[in-house]
Amino acid sequence: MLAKELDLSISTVSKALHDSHEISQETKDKVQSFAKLYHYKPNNIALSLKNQSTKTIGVIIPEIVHEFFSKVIQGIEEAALEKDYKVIVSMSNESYESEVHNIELLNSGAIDGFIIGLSKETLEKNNFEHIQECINYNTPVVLFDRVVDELNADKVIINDVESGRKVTKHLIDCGRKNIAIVTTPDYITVGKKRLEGYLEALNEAGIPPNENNIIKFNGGKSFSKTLHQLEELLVDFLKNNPDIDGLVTVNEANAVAVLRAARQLQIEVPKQLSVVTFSDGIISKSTFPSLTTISQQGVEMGKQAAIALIDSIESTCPIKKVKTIEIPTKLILRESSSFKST
Amino acid sequence: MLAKELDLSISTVSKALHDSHEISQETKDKVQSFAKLYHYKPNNIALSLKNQSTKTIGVIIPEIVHEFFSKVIQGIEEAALEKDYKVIVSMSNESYESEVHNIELLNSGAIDGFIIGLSKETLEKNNFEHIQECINYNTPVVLFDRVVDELNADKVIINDVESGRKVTKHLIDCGRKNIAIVTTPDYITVGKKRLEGYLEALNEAGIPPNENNIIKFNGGKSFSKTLHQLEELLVDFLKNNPDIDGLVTVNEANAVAVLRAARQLQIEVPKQLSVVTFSDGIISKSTFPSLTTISQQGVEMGKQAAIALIDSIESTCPIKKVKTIEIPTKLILRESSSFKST
DNA sequence: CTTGTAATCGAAATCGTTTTCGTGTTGATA
DNA sequence: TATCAACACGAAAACGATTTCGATTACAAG
Repeated sequence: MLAKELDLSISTVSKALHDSHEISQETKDKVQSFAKLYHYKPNNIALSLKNQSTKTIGVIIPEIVHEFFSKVIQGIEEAALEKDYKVIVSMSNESYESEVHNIELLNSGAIDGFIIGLSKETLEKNNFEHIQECINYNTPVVLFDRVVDELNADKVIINDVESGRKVTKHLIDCGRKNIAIVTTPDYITVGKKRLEGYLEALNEAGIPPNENNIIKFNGGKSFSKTLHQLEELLVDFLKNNPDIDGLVTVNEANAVAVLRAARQLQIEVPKQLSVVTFSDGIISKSTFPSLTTISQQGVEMGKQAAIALIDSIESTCPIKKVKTIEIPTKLILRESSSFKST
Repeated sequence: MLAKELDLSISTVSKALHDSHEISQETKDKVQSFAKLYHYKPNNIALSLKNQSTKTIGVIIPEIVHEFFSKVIQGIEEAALEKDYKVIVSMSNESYESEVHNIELLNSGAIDGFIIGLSKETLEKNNFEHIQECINYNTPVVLFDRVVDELNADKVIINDVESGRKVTKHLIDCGRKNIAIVTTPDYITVGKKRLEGYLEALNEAGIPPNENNIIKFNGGKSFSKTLHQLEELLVDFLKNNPDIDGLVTVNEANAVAVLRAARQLQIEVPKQLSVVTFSDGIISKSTFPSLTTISQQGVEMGKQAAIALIDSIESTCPIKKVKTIEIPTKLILRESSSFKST
């Protein structure tokens, strides 16, 4: 508060700016108009130091060039803005090491709490010490999407089991009997759970599950390459299993691979093969046929995560109970699924 | 540096942690091992206050759920991480007011400099006082993608005119004679410039431009709605102009609308109508036919912007010359364009 | 024995703000 | 006239770190 040294002390100026009753109206007016004139803005760093609170939340996501994650960030931003919080974003690039490094970088006064989407490698390694440490040292943490039960933190998820069930049941309702699924390896929680839902739906319909119809595929970093690999894999699969009439994919990219493979084999979608997927993103709307999908409500997820985190940050209560928030999903009907005409 | 009070003073501990020569090896070892044991991390806020530098860069983008912008952020993150900078992201939602508000929020000690992609509304209003003020008060600013010449800041852009020319020339080389363009209103700089390039290419090829073949369309916030509106508009246009054999679109979403409209009218792409677009994103790869496009190198753009900004931040020289960095683009050939067989 | 010089360490200023507590002035009241 | 309250303002601590400068000790050299 440098230049304010016209004739008043630092404390007087501070009080004047805060409309303190201790200061005469005359002085207040003088200081305030002067502040406006010189575009005075209090230094947030100094405030942070004084208040022991930065009013910023740190977000760690696996990647940002990914519609779902960017939607989550949007939700976080929206909720944060409303409570006058800033958002600092860091990407782990699906790497355990980056995740740890970024968390350490931020967790030294820069932020008041974390919202974290765990990286694939972290889940694979099954090592969550870095998260546990945050929790132990009283930095509030909210996990979203990819969560692990053993961590004592708030969690925001969609009900993946239920969604997997819902989307599979839709295919069954369409008269499909031989339904395959393209999912992820088990260490990706969401893939595993959606698979569970798929199995549940089959079970409820009295359709015996078939190991061969479960394809576990882990995409690489490059969209095109991943697409191509999976496409070839699926061409083989569909060629060897011509009776498949329904296919669940666990994300949009995989669904595109399915559409490509089907086109190669001149299999008509949705007539011969109905396809459903997850994530109501740009791809689902842009492909032909457009994709029947489960909307994951990324924005809503981000909002809820931010609200939960800010609650934790501002809560004075030392003992806190962790909660798990479930975001409802919606089945969005498009062109890639239809009733099977026999 | 609270708990360090075992027997030493604050200053001694600080020096010991920094391996000062003033401190005996014995003491240094003691302090350092103690620090490790207690997971001591210096408080970044205090450091920022002392050093008058936050090692954080503020990024203002119009929206985050947008592949190009998220790629730019990724590039910024990558370059920032390398120089130990943090990144704080803020979205303007294409709103002037949000842009101003977010800049003000951050520009009070929270960041050392800005990387800004201007909002549509700001460009429309043609009001850049808030940016000028940053520059005046010596907060370094780098503009990217959507820039304005009158601002005395570093700029990172792609050569939109040249790219527009390149992509149009490709259609001409494919033997297309009646080439239309779907672009934005003129206040969106990139759309305006790409249109210029389009006109240049036509001119070079001796093809007289046709006002009717220039469609200026401004999308709304909703992808689906925008898509639908433009699709209808294009159905009309293509029906009334059956001789159109080439079409340039200025972004991927518009290209999807073109593909849809063509399908409605049973116009074959690329045979009857070749389509080219901008942004080598997920959509270009996912549509059928996949889209010939100009790669905008978002990641590279972000990197260069971050490097330029950090240069400015760390430069001690009071007089700085602004520079404009041009990121080269590449034409990526896919299925939506082909030579016209007569 | 005095003085000089490393070698170690601590006190205090600094960054910009808020806040507690004190201080001085004014005017009214006893 | 002396006392007291109300009013207006300032001094200084605090937040957590670095850093300059000074202080102390011990030991060697003169």
